[in-house]
Amino acid sequence: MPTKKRLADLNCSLAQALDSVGDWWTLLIVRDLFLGATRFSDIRESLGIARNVLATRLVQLQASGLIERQGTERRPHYVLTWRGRDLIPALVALLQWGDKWVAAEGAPMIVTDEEGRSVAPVAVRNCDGAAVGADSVRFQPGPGAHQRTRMYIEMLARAKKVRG
Amino acid sequence: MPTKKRLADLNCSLAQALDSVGDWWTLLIVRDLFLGATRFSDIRESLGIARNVLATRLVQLQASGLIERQGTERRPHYVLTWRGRDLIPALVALLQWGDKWVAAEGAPMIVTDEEGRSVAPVAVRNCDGAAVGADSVRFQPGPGAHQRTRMYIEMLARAKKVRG
DNA sequence: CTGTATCCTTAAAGATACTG
DNA sequence: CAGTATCTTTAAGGATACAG
Repeated sequence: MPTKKRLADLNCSLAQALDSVGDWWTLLIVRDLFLGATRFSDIRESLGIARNVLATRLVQLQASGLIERQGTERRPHYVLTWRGRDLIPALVALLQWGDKWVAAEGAPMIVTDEEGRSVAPVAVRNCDGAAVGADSVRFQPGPGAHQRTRMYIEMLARAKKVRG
Repeated sequence: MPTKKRLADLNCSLAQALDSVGDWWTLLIVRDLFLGATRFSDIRESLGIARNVLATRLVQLQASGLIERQGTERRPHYVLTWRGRDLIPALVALLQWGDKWVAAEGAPMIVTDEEGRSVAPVAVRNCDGAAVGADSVRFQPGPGAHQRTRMYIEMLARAKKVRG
């Protein structure tokens, strides 16, 4: 593709996040690090990813500040930074979505707390802790909204209101 | 790339979800549909995506059951199915991550409930509603885990415990 | 307006062999 | 073990022109 589109230009934090995370492989690597993998070879065998591809991704992940390379030069291990660990809500939400809508033979993995109790489905909640359903979610221009973004959001919200 | 790797083979619902969703563009299209966009041209101009690319994505989204095509043949609009709307927790989680870790000039968009009140940060919670921090999250083999998956998860969990 | 149909270009995945 | 260095292949984005 002739110069891949830079999602980062989109004035949208979702696009920023997607651009920063990189691609699907990256999230799966993050998953492995959450599982406790730290070695190049563990991740490689787990995902069946090519050596050079994994090496590239690990460098990108470091550059994005999602992981740190520790240990010796000859035998490094990789650990998530706080920035990387903070992806856990998104990661679990996607995993649960897959469980719910795609997984055929039951969930391959179950997410629990330290005591081994299953976690609840990740949900959007208001400040009182009440769930905000998909149909109740709204978007408004924030302080970082460009004029164009602001117009677009407001235009769509108006049209939506008219439709009911 | 010679026959792109099928993430769906990974026996992981995260991989399944990522495979089903498709790619970054797809999530941004879903975002637009959440904002209230329904027209081909609206999405196209909003994202700056090429016509043929958008057309392809919309077909894939229909095939995955995330959207439905409604209206007339000549002037269709696209709406999210429940399956698609159910991506909202993941989408908001990623958006919030972008706000927190990447957005430079403040949040471009704010997520609210129907009354316009900001939603809380999306978090993993246990059955009691208490937040489960990133360091407290654990993974266990589920009913759909292949033998290989089970071994891998348990091996890593053991190693993690030893490390402390 | 909502796409199809081409063509072009290139980023990037995979395989493989090799290195410290 | 943990990569690097090549090489080949091909999926796929962008542009543009055209169609219903």
